[in-house]
Amino acid sequence: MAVTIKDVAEKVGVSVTTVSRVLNNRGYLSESLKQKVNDAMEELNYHPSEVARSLLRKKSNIIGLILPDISHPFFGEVTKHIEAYAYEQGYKLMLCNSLHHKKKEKEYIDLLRASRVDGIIMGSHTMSVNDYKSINLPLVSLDRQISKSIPFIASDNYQGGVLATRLLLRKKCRSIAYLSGNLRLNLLAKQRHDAFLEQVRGQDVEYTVRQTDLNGFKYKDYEKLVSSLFEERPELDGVFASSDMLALQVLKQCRRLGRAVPGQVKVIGYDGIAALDAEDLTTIVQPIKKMGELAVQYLLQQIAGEPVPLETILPVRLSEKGTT
Amino acid sequence: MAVTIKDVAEKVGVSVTTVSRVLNNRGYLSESLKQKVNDAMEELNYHPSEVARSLLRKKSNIIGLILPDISHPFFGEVTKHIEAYAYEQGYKLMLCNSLHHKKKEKEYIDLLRASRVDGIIMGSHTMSVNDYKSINLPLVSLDRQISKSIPFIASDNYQGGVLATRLLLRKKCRSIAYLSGNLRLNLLAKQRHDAFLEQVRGQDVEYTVRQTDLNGFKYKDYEKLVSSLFEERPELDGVFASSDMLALQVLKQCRRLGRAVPGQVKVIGYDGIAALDAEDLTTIVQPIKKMGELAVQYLLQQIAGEPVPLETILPVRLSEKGTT
DNA sequence: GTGAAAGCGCTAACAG
DNA sequence: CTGTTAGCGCTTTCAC
Repeated sequence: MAVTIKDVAEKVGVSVTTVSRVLNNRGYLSESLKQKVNDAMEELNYHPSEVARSLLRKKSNIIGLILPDISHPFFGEVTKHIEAYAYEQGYKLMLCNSLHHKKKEKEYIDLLRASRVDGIIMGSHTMSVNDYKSINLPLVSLDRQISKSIPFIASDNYQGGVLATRLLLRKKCRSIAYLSGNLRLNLLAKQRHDAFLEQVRGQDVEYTVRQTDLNGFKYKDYEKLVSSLFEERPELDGVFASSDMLALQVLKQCRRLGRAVPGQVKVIGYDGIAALDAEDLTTIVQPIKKMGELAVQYLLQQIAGEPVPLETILPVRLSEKGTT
Repeated sequence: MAVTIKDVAEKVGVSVTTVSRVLNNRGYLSESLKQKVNDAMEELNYHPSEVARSLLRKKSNIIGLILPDISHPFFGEVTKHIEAYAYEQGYKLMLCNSLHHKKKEKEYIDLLRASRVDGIIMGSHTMSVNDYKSINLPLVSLDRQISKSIPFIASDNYQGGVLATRLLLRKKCRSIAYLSGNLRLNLLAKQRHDAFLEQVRGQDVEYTVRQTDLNGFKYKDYEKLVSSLFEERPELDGVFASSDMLALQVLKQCRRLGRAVPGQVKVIGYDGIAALDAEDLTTIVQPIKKMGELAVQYLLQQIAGEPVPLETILPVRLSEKGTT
């Protein structure tokens, strides 16, 4: 990238200001001059440096996205929509996987700040509330409420929990398990758990709750969790898995143990991941696209100094397919 | 980000040069001075601007990653490993989804160039060879050979095709279909197709080849493709799907049509996506982690001016599970 | 050991 | 309509 605005200016025999002007289409320049400058830029294969511009404008047009793990299909899908919307609005995306590691998340936040990103979407959070408040950059959190002052986007986890549990009850399940990621992660997803408990209590059913440990998305851990569940509760006839990925593990165990689905065991997942469309899995569908787009929109509004709602809760819906 | 190196310098009562020196740990400074400067930086919550540094050093420590679609689990998984390795090496990742759109891909390349990324990993390509050659930036392509002069990383697609086809033949399939994304996309994945044909020809079996249209990963399209296949070829007893996602659609149709798997129809996929571990799907496993890491490594080597191999082909392996 | 000055590539006053 | 100048935040000669 040796070629700078100065090279273009020299080639045409004008000042850099003039070149800058045609670049930004400011002020009045004769058509012929514009033409000459544009030709020179083309010829030299000149591309203005966003780095220099960022320095000057104090604005990078980059947003940071921090996730636990992009390879998890839910995050892959939401990221796709975040990217698409950000791109439309002229923003680039810097992708950061925290892997639920506090240290890595912290380092990434420092990196993003150093890179002068204009804002950050948090799809992961492992630090303390005050750490986030001191980031001092426009922020939106996805699926988690970090503090009252940081806007978040989520879907209606409570309602999702109600819908899923009621379906299993309606289908006459008598022994139901709720399976989830770690509840201490302090996600809004915990409300699914709360809803489950409220629906199930006082009903004439057995129930149990199982959660993974804190290490994030290890499919092998999921597997162990599920297999021990079936060992301890052989009479199980309903499972509410708080993610589609977990639900797949349940289906796998059922195949392995020869439990018919939905005949002997009914299974409902959560998320409504598009890539799992072929699965025939009953699930609670989150409006993933909308969530991603709103996250970007509210972030850009903050960047523009406009107010944004602090709490955004979008509706979910039940998609009943072959596993119930 | 109002606080700059100048603020720190003023607070301590030294020149910006001195602050810069402790920042970069250059030259000899007294311990007490270092201490004072560090304290001041902490107190002011100062974070040096990577933007200013990039401008000066002509190096951003950012690499661009262009993919068709991050929500496709294969790309999600490879991206996870690319990110992890890049992070270790001190590089950040700018994520770009082309959605197989030529225009978007071109715009993204210009954006990346303007952002002065140090190199680009191409996991998508829709433009002409010369367009890529003129990018004039360190480049590595993933799973595609753009030109002889651009290094690529791939797994052994031909061998994968052989392994998959032979397995179906060994299992006594008499009517076999090969299913793939669009073969005109000019991917190395086409070699799976070539291998299929070579293995199947001259054998006493029927075979057919089906491909999706160019529009990328539309799961609904996959579904149509598969359902029309079974309509036209009711006697089908073996399917080699060139991605795990396609294989899932095949399994879905089999469930729908009441075809037993593997009893009546045997199905083998391709990719070995970790997120689909629960699927019990026989598949050809690509070394996704290694592919991602090598892509980054070879890119960084180019950035450092070191030579890299132009062709890297990694071995695949057969993972036989319940669908064959 | 430390500072002054120049410059990375660009834009924005301010003149003319 | 176009050019001169200053400066964004930082590093790096080159002096002292």
